[in-house]
Amino acid sequence: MLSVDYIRNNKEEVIRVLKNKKREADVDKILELDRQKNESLLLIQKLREERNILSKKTITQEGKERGKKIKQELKIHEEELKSTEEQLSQLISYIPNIPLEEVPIGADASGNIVKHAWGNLPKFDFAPLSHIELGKKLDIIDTERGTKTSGFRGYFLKNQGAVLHISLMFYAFQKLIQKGFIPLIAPSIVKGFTLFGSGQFPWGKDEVYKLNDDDAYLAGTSEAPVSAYFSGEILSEDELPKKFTAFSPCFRKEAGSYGKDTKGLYRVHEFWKIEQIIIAKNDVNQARILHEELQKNAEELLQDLGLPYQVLLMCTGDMGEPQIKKYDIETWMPSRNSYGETMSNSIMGDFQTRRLNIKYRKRDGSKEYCFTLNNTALASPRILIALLENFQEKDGSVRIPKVLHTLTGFDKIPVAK
RNA sequence: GGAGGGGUCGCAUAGUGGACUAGUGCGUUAGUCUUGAAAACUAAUGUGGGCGCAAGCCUACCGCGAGUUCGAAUCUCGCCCCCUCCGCCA
Repeated sequence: MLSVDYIRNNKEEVIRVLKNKKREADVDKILELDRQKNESLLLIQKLREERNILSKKTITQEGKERGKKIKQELKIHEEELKSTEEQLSQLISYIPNIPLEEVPIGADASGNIVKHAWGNLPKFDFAPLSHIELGKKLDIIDTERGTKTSGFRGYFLKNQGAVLHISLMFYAFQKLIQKGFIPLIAPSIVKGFTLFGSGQFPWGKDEVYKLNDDDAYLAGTSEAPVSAYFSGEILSEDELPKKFTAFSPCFRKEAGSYGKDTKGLYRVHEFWKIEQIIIAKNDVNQARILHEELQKNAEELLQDLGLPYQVLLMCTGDMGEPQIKKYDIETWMPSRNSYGETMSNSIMGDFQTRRLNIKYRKRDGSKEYCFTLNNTALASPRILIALLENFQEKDGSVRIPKVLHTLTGFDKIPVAK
């Protein structure tokens, strides 16, 4: 969410960003509504002032008459104001955030820039199997019974697959805790304001499961509840940045991708994720540094696991509305013969905190909206694709990365009998 | 789910239709006193919005939303949350 002041003073820039991010909004209408809003507000304040003065005096018959008149007028103007404000905030909520200067301008994924890559791609002297085939052969993934019981894109993780999944989550969790992140088990059933606040709404409504209760949704990421953790609060500068690592199940409808990735564990409705979330002060340069820190954490995890990956700097056309800078990490997935997205690392600026009303008191006593950043640490089962496929042996067994051995209790998954 | 109690400016409390422009205590900040500290004293100390060069002025907010009234923290209705007990339950 941008402030009206910002939009007024940077109209040309806002229009340019709308174009670069491929969004539409009527900027002139916003400024006109804002003008109307102020006009009504002024009128209302004058009327209220008169009413307040009146009600402090001994009341006379004329006073009562005037009071009634004021009441009627106020009602009209207050309704007017309410409607103007609703229209205004509706329109503003669609204005995306302003990317940083280093973000490349581009229309779509082709405009993203590969920053660097790590690890050697595996060379197989046999025909490698996909994670789907491996999952069957090792009896660790059961998609048939998954779809039978859960529906399209359903799955069971089984045997060492189930253990591996939990071990990976816990490995990432522990690693971030050791780096000073505050561990959170976050709710997945969330109120609508958290989804609006994090910038999921109003755009991605089709992507979210709504429960039958009036105001309850299944979050697609713990970013929603954790970003809203401090909503309506004023923090102090000294306690920032606050770094959280949150674990939660994630639910996504994957609407509009019915034909895509229909097999296997790449695109599922239900998965689990360890997320990194930072609430920081309103400082772009500090945010850049924290962004790199989040990036390093995610890359370290992949390096610990020995999985080859590449890092992309996302262009304007391929980033979300709230983001001002974003890196994606893509991990090598042999069956796709390409890298597949496994982590996404973003600076949100004050976009979310304006919607969620999260401020901090500066040392000089003034108040300012916080900045937020977030990055995946590890999401499973998608990461299992890379793990199983990259570490498969000729006989179909799979090596387990060393860092996980104490958690899993095994160092390889043998072919099932 | 049922019964009862509660929600007031960081915390604790007062306030049951007009000076509430929300009192008091604690906390916090600044000052006075002190070699320093403590104590004491004095003052300041919520959030959003508008007007103004500024000092400042105005306005809204007492869990949330409607309503009654010339006037609502206070009365009415609906909702939310918390506490206690009962029921159910991992």
